[in-house]
Amino acid sequence: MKRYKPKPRLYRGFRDIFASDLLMRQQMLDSIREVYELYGFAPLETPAVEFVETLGKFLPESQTPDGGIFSFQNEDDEWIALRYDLTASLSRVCAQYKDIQRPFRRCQVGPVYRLEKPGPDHFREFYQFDFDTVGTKSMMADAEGCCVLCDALEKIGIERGNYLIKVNNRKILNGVLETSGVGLIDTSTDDSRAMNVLRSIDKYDRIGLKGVKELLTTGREDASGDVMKGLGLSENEISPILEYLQVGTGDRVEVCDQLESIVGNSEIGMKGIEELREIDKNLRCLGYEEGQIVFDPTVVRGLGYYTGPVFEAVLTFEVKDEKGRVKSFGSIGGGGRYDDLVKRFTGQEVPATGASIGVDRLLEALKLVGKLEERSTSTSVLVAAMDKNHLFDYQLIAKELRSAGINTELYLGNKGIGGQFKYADKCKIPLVVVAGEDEFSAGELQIKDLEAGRELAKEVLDRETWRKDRPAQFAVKREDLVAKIKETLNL
RNA sequence: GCAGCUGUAGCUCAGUUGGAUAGAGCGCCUGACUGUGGAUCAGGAGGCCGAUGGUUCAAGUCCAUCCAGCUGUACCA
Repeated sequence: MKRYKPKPRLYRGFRDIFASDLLMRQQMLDSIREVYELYGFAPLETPAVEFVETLGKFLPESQTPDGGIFSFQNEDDEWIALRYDLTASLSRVCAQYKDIQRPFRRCQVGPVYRLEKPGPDHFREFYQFDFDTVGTKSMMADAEGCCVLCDALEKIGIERGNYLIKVNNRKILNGVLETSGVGLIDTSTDDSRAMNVLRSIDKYDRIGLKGVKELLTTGREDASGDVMKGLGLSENEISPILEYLQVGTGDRVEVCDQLESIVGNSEIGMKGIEELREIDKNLRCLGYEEGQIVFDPTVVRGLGYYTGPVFEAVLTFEVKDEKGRVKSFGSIGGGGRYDDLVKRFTGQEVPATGASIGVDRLLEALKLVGKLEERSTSTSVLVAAMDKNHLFDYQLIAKELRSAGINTELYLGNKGIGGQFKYADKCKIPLVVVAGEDEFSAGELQIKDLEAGRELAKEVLDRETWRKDRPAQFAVKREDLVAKIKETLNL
């Protein structure tokens, strides 16, 4: 009789994550959380599923959700979706629980979902680690956001100089748009001229000044032959934009001065520059240098909800991947000020600012840099089950080690002692405790240090010698077991 | 989404102008070695050649469509 057998397979853009990656991720998350909590951000957890209206992702003029999110209808025909970031849920929480004390400072880690084209380091389910302050207009909160990002990156082992926080202000971008005559940002429509100009500015680091100019005017054809039609701006309109792009990322005060000469006539632009100056004062007071945090007028970030300062964390070093190709990591996090997010629910203006670290991308980077201890298990000791007559003794040995806080596995398979060593070797368990009749009657146990043995095995020995010498193995008195194991593990 | 490239064993890949039972290395399993990882040696398992249709006496090989992956580009709240 034939039965239907499902093929084991993964849905596009999703993945299984095994112990070695998870153990590294955990190390990283612990470090980040430690920094967030140092600044007084309290943890929060919300569901992965929200109403689409909560996420604000209905398409304009239509009853259907944005195509970029995973959505479905419940039994009452309401649209439900997987969250695409943690900020929308935060604003819902702030609108829903009215007695929350403000400023509300929370951090949150969890998976988010986006229905986009997946790639090598680009999945449809990935982790973000956010921190936000809701209910403060103070630029100190925005400056603090940058500091938190710096501290967190350094805490996980990225040295100063290998990362950079790039800061800009949406108000200044608005100022340029106003000065050029393109008009202010209107977030209600996706296809306005202002939006498209911002998209072009965002590409500056990739396509350069010439490329941006082409996009703003006549259009551009890239190396693959793809054609993008231009926005058809006039010379007068593009000239302040091009001047703006060339300000660069020098001294923070100088950047502000230069920006002032370009957008000085725009009220909103001036406001943005004032905000940056205030952030700079804060950063200087705290000792955060230009090498860590710069003002970069070309930073745009997502188009959606930012209203003031925006920042982006990038890794500045390059690394070769397994195939020897140069890999550079772009943005590994970022954030900014969003003063209108809670307003959607309550009508009240609630100023807020915060940022987020892209956990998976950062993890990939750290793996290639070798900043994390790579382990395929957290188990330290395997108690070998050699003699069926002593199974309960093995249990008690394992229990004793566990009571001492040592991660211990009792071998539960059906292989002989040789197979058990092989198992420990493959699983990267560093120590094996072995005992048989001889040891029990002598009141002893054998400890084998597999990692030390691996080193010894590099000199080629014949089988007989290898077995007879029992490399990296020694006997201990039964009562010294825990102490000796701890010593060997450097605990 | 659009364009180009790729899809053969768990992994990395061979496979002639279309030609008979589809190969290698690594890994895996078994044994030499019933109380010791590695090295060595001997043996073994493992494949609807991404899927479906077509051309042909004959398809891993050619054509079409689909699926998946890679590269670029667009979008990325």
